[in-house]
Amino acid sequence: MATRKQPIKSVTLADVARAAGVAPMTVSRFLNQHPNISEKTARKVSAAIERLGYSPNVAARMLMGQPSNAIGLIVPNLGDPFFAEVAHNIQEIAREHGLLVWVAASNSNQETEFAILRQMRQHCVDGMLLIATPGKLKFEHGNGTPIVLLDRPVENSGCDVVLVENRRGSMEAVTHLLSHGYKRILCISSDCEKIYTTQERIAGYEDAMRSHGLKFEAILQAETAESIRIYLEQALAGAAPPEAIFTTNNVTTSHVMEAIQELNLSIPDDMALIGFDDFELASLLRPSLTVVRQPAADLGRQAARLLFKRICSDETLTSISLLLPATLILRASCGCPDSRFLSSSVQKTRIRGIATTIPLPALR
Amino acid sequence: MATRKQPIKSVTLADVARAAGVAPMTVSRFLNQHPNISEKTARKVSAAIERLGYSPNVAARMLMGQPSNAIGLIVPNLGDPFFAEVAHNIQEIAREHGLLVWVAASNSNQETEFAILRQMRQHCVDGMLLIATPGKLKFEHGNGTPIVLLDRPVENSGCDVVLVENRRGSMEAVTHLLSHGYKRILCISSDCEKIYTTQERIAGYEDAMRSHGLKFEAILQAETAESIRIYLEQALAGAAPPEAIFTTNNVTTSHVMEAIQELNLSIPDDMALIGFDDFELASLLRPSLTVVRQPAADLGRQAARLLFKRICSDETLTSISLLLPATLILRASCGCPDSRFLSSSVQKTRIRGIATTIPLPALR
DNA sequence: CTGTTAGCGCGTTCAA
DNA sequence: TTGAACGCGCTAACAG
Repeated sequence: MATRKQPIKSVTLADVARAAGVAPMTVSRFLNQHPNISEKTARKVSAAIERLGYSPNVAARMLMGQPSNAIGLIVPNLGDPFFAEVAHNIQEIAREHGLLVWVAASNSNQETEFAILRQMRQHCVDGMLLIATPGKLKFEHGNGTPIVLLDRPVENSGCDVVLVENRRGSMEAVTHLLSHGYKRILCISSDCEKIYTTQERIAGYEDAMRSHGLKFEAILQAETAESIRIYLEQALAGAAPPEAIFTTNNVTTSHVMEAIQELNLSIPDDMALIGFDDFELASLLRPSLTVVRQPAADLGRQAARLLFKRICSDETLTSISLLLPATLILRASCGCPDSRFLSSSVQKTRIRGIATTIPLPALR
Repeated sequence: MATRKQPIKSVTLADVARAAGVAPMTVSRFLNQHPNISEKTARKVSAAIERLGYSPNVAARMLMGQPSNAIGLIVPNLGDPFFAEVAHNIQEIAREHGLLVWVAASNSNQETEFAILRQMRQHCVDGMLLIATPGKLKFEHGNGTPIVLLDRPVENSGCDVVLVENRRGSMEAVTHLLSHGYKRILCISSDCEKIYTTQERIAGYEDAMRSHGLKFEAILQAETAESIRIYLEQALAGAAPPEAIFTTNNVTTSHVMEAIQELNLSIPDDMALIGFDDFELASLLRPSLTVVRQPAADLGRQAARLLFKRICSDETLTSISLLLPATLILRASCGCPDSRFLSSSVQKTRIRGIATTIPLPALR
């Protein structure tokens, strides 16, 4: 509110020029690494900058339409460990390039998302990274500022996008359960079914089941451990009780575990389980939890890199899509022996190739 | 690098003025809610703004020394769930006030921290929130920009600070172990012992032990599960084998659990355990984990609020310190029956009062 | 290789 | 109650 500011009047480019006995423009050229400066003046300017502790005023540069050396990042929820990991890595890469990052959470609310997008543009970001809230987007939202999407694509956005192989990861997980001999495998989900990643994970589950000629069933809105328990109790009393469960996100995974524990069932003997998304303590649970792990760090890094490339390059490249592999981490909940005694095979599973570029609209 | 920008030439205040048939100054006054504007012109201006979709240029405002409506946040590591939670809440509060947040990670490196601090100042933040890296700070780093510290104080910084009652939380945890009859209680830590929170947690452990006339011993640099296992193996073979363990952070907690499992000991029968810092799956572990929970959300919110107050108010208040209570969450690893059968007592434990303001240099 | 002029979008200071 | 000139700190476009 109050308009206090410039408490310590900072030294300006003009001050430096005066101190160095040159014109402001010369100092500016020095700062921007122009080719044509004599050694001698360069040294004088450099010394003056040093001596006065000068640092350029970002606002003035931005006003001239120069890059702000800042990018924006919008995630649904920064408290989510997965998004936090992504954010951390983006911020790391940005720092390495001398950029600062605005971070905001949309709380999965599209209005909020748009508002933040707008606000960030007003703040002259050089580019934006977005984990988009589901919903059709009118993408004048970039309005000239490059946007790179992560984790979730947006139809017709024309933006670069970096995704995880959700579908294939899920298919592998379910196929693994099938290889253990389980046939009645349930998929349980709780995320909003509009979210791309959830859809893909369910699709991967269905792919695996279908390709084995099995019936499949996905429970979509299992929001609480309680509701899951009730469902399972009934299902287990039925004619075709499920033998294994695949969950599409880690909140659901923990709810399922809780439900199973309350039913006094044992994992994996009474019910095998694989979850999508790793968590910190998955290996300390008993049984340890088999999961599909997402390359969170890589997701952030690649997206940031793509954005930087887009910022630097002169506009019109055709948009690029990157698909990052997910990894099946075999532990005990799927029926495998505890991973500690299996490290070599786990290692093999872990390495499944590196990021591959796939064409989307038309590969360049 | 490339100097593309202003792709779509945005509408300026002058455009609005022209459209409304008034002078630029009038529009400016309207935007800044000056008292003396006639209803009629106000409406004209407002309409023009609407019609042109005008939004003020932040760079120009900043150049005039007006607030940027942005604050900075520096945490050691954004990937850490605790810091991520704090960051999320700060960002939330900021948004509610129309502010944007720069987020950066210092990686516990003081040079990096200073560099970020400087860069943020260049970007004209209105204030900064800092989870400081240990080390003496020369606090011209704020340089007129208000700084509020979170989670860790800095000596002689003169900054406002919001802390968690680490010492008291730890003391309660250890006292709880004592109440179960354990006498030989070990404290295991791995964080850099220079970190304030770690010191306080160890001090709390020592307080509890000392006040019961018991010997205490803190293992400081237990970086791996392996080293902990080796240590425990020896200790258990000794004359006074430990009966319980208190760990000062959740990485160590999980290492200790792993070590105990590898020694085929049972928690809590062979070894009770309480950890500092809650984690997501603590209640799903078997046994479920008793922990001291920190008010991460509140920590962020209070710090942000304090910063806003500081930004708005005219400088010199004496610095304020806030101490937030930590909460002992009783589950099974301490020897209590599983918390699911104890919810009422847990509830009682959970509520321990709200934030209290304590004097530091001189209460206002 | 270096200096001069002008103006980015806005707000302060004066005058009308 | 409104407007005109000037300047915030910096740089692009021209001179020199």
